Amino acid sequence: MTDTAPRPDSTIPDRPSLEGLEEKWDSVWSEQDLYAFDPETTRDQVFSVDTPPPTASGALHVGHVFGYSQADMIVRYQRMRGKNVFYPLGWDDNGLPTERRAQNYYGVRCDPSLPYEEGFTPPQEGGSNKSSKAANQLPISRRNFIELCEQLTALDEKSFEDVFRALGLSVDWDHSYQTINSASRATSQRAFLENLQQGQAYQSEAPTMWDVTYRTAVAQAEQEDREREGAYHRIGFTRTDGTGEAVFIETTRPELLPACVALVAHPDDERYQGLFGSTVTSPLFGVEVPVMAHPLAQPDKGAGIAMICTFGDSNDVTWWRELSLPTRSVVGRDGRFLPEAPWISTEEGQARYAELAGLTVFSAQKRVVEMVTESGDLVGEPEKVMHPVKFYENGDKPLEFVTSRQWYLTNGGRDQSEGGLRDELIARGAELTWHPAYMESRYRNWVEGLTGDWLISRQRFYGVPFPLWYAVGAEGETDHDTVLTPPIEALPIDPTTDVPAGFTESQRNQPGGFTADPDILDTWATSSLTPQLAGGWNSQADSDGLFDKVYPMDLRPQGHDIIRTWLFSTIVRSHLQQDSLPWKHASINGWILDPDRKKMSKSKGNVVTPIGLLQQHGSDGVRYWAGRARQGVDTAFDEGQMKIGRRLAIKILNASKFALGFGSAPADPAGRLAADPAVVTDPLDRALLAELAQVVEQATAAFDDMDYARSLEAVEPFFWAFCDDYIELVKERAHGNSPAGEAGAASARAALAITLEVLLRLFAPVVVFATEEVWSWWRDGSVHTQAWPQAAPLREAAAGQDAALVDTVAQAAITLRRLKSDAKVSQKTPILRVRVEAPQQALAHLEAAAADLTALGRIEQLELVVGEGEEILTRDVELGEPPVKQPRSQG
RNA sequence: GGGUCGUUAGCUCAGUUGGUCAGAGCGUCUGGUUUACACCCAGAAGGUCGGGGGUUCGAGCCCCUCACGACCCACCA
Repeated sequence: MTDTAPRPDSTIPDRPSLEGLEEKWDSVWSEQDLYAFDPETTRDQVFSVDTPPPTASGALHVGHVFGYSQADMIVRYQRMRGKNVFYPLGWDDNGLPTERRAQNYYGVRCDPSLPYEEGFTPPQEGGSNKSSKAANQLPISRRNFIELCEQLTALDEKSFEDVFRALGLSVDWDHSYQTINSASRATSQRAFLENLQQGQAYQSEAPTMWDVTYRTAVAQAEQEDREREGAYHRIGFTRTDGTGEAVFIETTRPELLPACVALVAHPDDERYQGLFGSTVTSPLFGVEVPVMAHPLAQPDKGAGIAMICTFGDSNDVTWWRELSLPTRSVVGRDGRFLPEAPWISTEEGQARYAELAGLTVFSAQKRVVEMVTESGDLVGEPEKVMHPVKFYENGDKPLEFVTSRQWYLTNGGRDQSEGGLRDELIARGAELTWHPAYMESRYRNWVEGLTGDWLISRQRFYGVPFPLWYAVGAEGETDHDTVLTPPIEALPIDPTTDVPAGFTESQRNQPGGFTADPDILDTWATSSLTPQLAGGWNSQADSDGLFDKVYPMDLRPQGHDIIRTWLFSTIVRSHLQQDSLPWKHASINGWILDPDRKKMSKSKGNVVTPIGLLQQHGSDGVRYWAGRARQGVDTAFDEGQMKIGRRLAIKILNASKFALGFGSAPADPAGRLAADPAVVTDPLDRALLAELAQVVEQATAAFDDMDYARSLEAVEPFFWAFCDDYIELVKERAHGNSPAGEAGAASARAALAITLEVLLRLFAPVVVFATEEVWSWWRDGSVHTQAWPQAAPLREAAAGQDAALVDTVAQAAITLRRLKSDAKVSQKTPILRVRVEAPQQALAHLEAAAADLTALGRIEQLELVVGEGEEILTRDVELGEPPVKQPRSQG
């Protein structure tokens, strides 16, 4: 980060252009390590960013470009404020998305039972992102599979980096990390082991939501509702009190009849008072089940009495637990009906169940409905209904409840006591500064709605393994209560190949030996540690104490869709591990919406590739679009805004070229135009600086609140007015063609130089390439490491001049231009005579700039008088002959 | 059912403690060869600020209510 490093030779081109600026400056910045973090530092000098590690699973989309650009603006501002910026960017390359992409790309699938194959070549490369049929995928060993995942993510990460560089992100690429690499695995495993030691991680055998396609448990945060068609089936159970009366229930899941363990109604429900405590038998299967009372049953729902099955939904789980009911599972981990249902005691019932065994849930439902129709237990026609069904967010079959042994991490979901973990985490959310502030409610909402702890084990292959083994008993049974852990120094480990202390490989899976935990950690269980991963928490000793210099971080930028996952889980981990918030600020960016206000669909998002956008509109143009959108607000995908941004960047080039072309007096020792406030004497020039001082204050206040959009909103109109009015007004004077002579020219040129220099810095966080290009024409170093401008020196240079003078004179200029526009003549047309009427105070301003106004309007006789109204008016206008049209000479 | 955000010119959006706040850009229209810029310049037209109440001397701005949209959560017999 040196300002004296050599820069490419830059002269002002005849026709400035944006073409090629991205490559040119990316390579210069990269060579000079312009964005490198300086390790010789203390925490108070640092601004550290916990950048989202993009999922390396294919392609970036416009949403990435949007969010990362916005964060980069905040970061660049902080850098210009003199902060030592720590801005790493990692890759999230572990987990299901990567697995799926590798399967499709290489045409393989993981089969852990197969042996490793040395020098394996996959059957294909570059397969489409569409799901291919499992039948067409070659089964390979877990290790071969992981190798392919690593190969593929390396490719993706390279292409992602190219996009981010082209976008002009001021990331320190020397500090990138991968969530799957060895250091990250060690960090993730260490954090888990420490959680285990603290009693924050525990295992439990319980019914959990299960994806039958991926055959893994999924956490609450990964579930979503989808509307699906279902139907209420009214089915009769038979009372066992000898009356033979039927009790009717309504269910959308008739296939779970064999799994019924009880009926339940509300304790106050008059209709069922006589039934509580009695039993009924289920249709088809003849299983006797009790009728019980529980306040969770809703009298107005369905028949008011529900069948409890283990397990149809979360209510079933609650009832099962609270009413101490038996477990009768019929759905297996593959989503098919289990072969046996031993609790069915009748021969007829067993015969019926035999028909269901092996069927998918879908087929079983069809068959059961046929059965109850035949038997007459189904009353009337099933009533169709659209209802929400729980899905894994990446899955396409409904989740089922399956009982399994899983690992959990405390997250407040089960500790709702006053001042308990949940309260502590809610307090953490309140402690965090949210941008925008209202996003905190999404966090609180989520934490308050948690129904259990965080399920962190996944029955998958590509990820961070649980660093655990279990003892194997004398009978060869796994003793889950005897957990064997490695020492911290040994991490990372893979329990399927590493051996616990005191054992040898030959004892693996043998009686009296050990067995590996086969599961991997939830992706979020590793990515929730990004501040620790990026900051080198686990390798403090050999990283110069980096962690203490960057943690807690200053900023977490991210989308609002992952507040419940990434943001929350990161707070959980930091709270448990470091007893602190992971960052001071969270900047939440919105979604990109289609022009029709729908969430940008995947297909469209892929058609519009980020790199194509950057090429078409220029990175500055695309950044501008992101920079105009406020934090947290969903934004229309609008190429119009990118075009405007591109236009702005081009304007910056052209206006700068012009402003620097009037001559180099006053000059600096190198002979370049100097931004010397001492020679700014003209009232108009001083007023310009006074106005600029206000703009600087507004932009600074906005950026201090991390509000890049508000800053841009202050700077941009000033810049356009500067171009359209101020430059036009002082053109002649700056050329030296004015009664004000050399002093007037020097004043204008210095004011132009000062303003330009300040404007370049104000625009630099957003329009990164064009500002750097202009800066290189006449200044040393990079604009991106200059100090953010201050208002005070500008105000001093303005010497008390009223900023309003600029607007007044601009108003007069517009009035004069309108004369010619209305007359439909060229702006070059001379005004032979005009009387301008203005209010008293405005008149003083106009008089001060009379010479500039005269030059602008080509006025031969200008009369300034006090008018009656508030407006500036022109009277007694006499226009001259328009200039003779001549073909434009091509220079 | 609960929560959050939004509804301002044809389009995309500003409008921060209620008092030039009815704005910007795009688009449209009318003009202009103005040696920084045709990836340009100048000018114009366009809105009873979602509906209805209320508070106030005064309300896009505060309160209530309704409608619509988006998202999150809950329910999902």
